[in-house]
Amino acid sequence: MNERTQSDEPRSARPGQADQANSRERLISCVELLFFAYRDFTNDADRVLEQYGFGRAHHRVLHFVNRNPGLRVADLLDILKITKQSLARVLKQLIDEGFVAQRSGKSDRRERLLHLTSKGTKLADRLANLQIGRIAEAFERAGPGADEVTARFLFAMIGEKDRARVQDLIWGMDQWGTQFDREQQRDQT
Amino acid sequence: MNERTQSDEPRSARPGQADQANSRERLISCVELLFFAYRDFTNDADRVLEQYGFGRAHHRVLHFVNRNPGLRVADLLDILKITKQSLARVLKQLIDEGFVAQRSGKSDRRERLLHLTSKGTKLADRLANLQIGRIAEAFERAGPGADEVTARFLFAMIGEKDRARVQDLIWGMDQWGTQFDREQQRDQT
DNA sequence: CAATTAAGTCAACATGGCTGACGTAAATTC
DNA sequence: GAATTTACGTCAGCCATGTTGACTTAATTG
Repeated sequence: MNERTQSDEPRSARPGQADQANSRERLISCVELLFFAYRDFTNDADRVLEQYGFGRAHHRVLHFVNRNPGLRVADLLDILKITKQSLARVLKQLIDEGFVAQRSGKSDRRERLLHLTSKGTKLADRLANLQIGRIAEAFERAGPGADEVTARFLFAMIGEKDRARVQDLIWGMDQWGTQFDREQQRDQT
Repeated sequence: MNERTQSDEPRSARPGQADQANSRERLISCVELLFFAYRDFTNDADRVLEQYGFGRAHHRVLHFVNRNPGLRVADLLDILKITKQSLARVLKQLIDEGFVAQRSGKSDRRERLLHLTSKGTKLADRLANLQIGRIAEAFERAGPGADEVTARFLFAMIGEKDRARVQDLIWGMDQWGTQFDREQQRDQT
């Protein structure tokens, strides 16, 4: 514990130990920053949701159905990683209150394909704009290039087994895959 | 698998709009990445906590007390932004089971200064190492310089009013450069 | 001494996870 | 064509963790 107490210059005195300790401190800072960042990230949307009597769980459904119209219930379960019963509780409310609509799949009529109504789209977009606004501002404050680096970091934080699926979900379902090279996210180490 | 998404988005004719739409798409991707990253970030620790009958709330207390020995209850409430009653529930368990110890403040004996026992330290460090490990790996995969950029981004994501306090907590209160103990500072006359 | 402050506690409630069991309709397989 | 599997829904109850409101105790402070 006292390795560093004597040195005025922790970096140069004991290269190996000091760097290691310093790196650990930095990483712990990031743990805490991630906690605070996420805590505040959800704040804006939460306050809007409150006005509708909804919670964060409703938001997630609205978001992913908005982004992936025609999503099946099973797909949504896989994305959210919650149980059918947990999803049902919020999904039922969203359907009953006219934010989400279901259609039977035409090839497999057991499937209930999820869509947002115009009311649902409006709310989902409003919530998204709040989150986008905060993120955009943070990127500006973080300096040029922060968006790409951060996206790579966040992607790398995802559990290995899920990365491919998330990548498909995010960059595979719309048309802008050309601008953001998928290879960038691939294993590069 | 999923024959969904027949959305025909306006692959825009006007150049300015394309950039704007593209930027929006990127930002929404980041919203989703943040969700997935945070979800998986907490996963490793959660599984360990389960073995102790603890949850994420216990983890937060362990973490911040570990990082800031001598923390007052009021400070912890301010960090976690939860109510006294919510904190009490988990704090009581941690004290009863010998992970956290309290001492009365020397200058103000109403204060209960929080510390971890050796048992508590051991668990907190174990949990921290899991999270550090994942973050370190993610930084490597994200490429050089990702740590600094990401830290700046995460910091910028914090609500403006809290930034100063978080900065103090992270870079001022812990053992970055100088050994620094809150209790020592407050109690010295 | 009176008022304020730090902390603890009790009771009740909401949200959003979970498990287990069961139902129903449609698709698939034997 | 019957049996099985699949996709989805639903009921009932448990657990963790957040909330509000009211009240107590002890110590500090004006």
